[in-house]
Amino acid sequence: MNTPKTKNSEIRVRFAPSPTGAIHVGNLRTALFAWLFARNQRGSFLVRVEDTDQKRLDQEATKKIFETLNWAKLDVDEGIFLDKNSEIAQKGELGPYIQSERLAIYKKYIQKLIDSGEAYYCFCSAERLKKIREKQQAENQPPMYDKKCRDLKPKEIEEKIKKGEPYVIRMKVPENEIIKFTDKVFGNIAVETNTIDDQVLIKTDGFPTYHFAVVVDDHLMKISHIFRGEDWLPSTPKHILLYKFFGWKPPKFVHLPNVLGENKKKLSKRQGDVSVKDFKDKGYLPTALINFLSLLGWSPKSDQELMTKAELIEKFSIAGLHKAGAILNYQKLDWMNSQYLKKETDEELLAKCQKYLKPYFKKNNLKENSEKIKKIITIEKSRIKKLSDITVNLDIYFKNLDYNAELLKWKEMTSEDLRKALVLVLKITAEADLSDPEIFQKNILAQIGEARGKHLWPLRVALSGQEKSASPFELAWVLGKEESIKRIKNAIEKI
RNA sequence: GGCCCCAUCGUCUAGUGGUUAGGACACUAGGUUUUCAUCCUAGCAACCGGAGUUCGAUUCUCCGUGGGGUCACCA
Repeated sequence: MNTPKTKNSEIRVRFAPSPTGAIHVGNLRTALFAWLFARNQRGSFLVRVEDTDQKRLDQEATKKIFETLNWAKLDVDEGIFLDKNSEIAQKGELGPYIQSERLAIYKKYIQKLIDSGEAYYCFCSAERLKKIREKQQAENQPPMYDKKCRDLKPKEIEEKIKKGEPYVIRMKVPENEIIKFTDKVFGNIAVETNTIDDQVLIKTDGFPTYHFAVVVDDHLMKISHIFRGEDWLPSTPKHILLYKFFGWKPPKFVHLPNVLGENKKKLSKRQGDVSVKDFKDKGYLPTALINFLSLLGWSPKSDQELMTKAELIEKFSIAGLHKAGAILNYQKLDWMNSQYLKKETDEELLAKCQKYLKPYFKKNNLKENSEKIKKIITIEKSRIKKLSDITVNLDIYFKNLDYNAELLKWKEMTSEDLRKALVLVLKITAEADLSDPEIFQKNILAQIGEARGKHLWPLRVALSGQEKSASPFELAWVLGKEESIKRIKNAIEKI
């Protein structure tokens, strides 16, 4: 599909989260693909809040969802969004965009189905349903409603309602038919209606179930493509049936392969930190996470893997989507994040690292050390995988060193060799210009000649106290002359 | 268990009725380097199995196997 030059009002996709908690990376990827498609096609990206489950409702969830969406910079054209004061707001002509505010609409449409005989009142108690379900399962039968209330007489129904008996409304699934539909990713799918349950459409509390609300809303909101997880594939025939009942044209279905954990199962909270916030808190950049997620179940069909948001928009197409579930590869995420980290300027990184640095500097003064920290960022940049890693090596720059004197020796050096080497590098350091690591390096190399390891290893250990660290030139640049000299003198004393 | 879906290196993936089956992460080795990281080079590593169609199947069809999803008054 080519990208239209102008706004395309035919293409309308939605992200429809349920406000029951923080969204995980699988949800974000679903939103991302819908968003990329909308942007690629110059269509609209809407957000609708599906809060029909009053029991699981989390008052804070909607805001949390938008914090994630905003962090990932997936902007909303229509529906729910967070306004300038970070309050939940709505925009668009086809609202309301919160399902709990659309009850009157569902009521109107369910009545049509009741009138046409395609939906019916069911007075069966939860206990009875549970019982038959258990029996069916014990007999290895697929658990299904036994259709007891399917043919209740209008009079009976009237009486029961009058008596105040609680009821639900179910869809009357026709018998012996085959429901066919085409999914943009999975292709043609056919299911026998006899295997489809008489799905509850309206619950006892008057709220619609997902299946009913999603069909009514997607139609009324003129959604052209439904992007959702593969796990919705089995219930799509029910939705097709509802579209048929109403005489509506179904949208295009784009079911996305699941994002899997390392156990090859659908990603869930039980598999560790999978909420987007966890990744954010660890210091993954949104640009990196988005790029990484885009490659899970989608390919630009080229060798390019590092892509900006603009490139993703340009290259995205449904044809690049594929069917098999994708296991999250955390190592590759780390690699990709480090690629993005390297592109940041030192100033940007310094700003982004603040929240990780703050706890470390509680007692000292973060501002006071900002110049030094900026230098640390410069030299640690190639060593960190994520922002939070910046604090791992901080001690060697700010605390007194504690190491074994043996560590100072390069290969088979004797103590006397070591002392001579340290005395020489002390003299060089004391006389040198440390304000530029490269100059210092040239300077020192010129004076030690071929005996590099013999001098540079002890110097580096003297300055870092570590077996592994940045180069002595960089360390000296960060530490400054006074501290560098002090550390070399300490090393000499240790011998 | 019923129904539905899926199947290329360990992982993410590209690909074609005839290819040395390509790339990336990870891993290994080498180079650069005082060490680590970065960077560069090289290497390792895959078409689930069986039939059929075909001159030829990784590719198409069927069966099997394996994996996953789903079967709520949750979404």
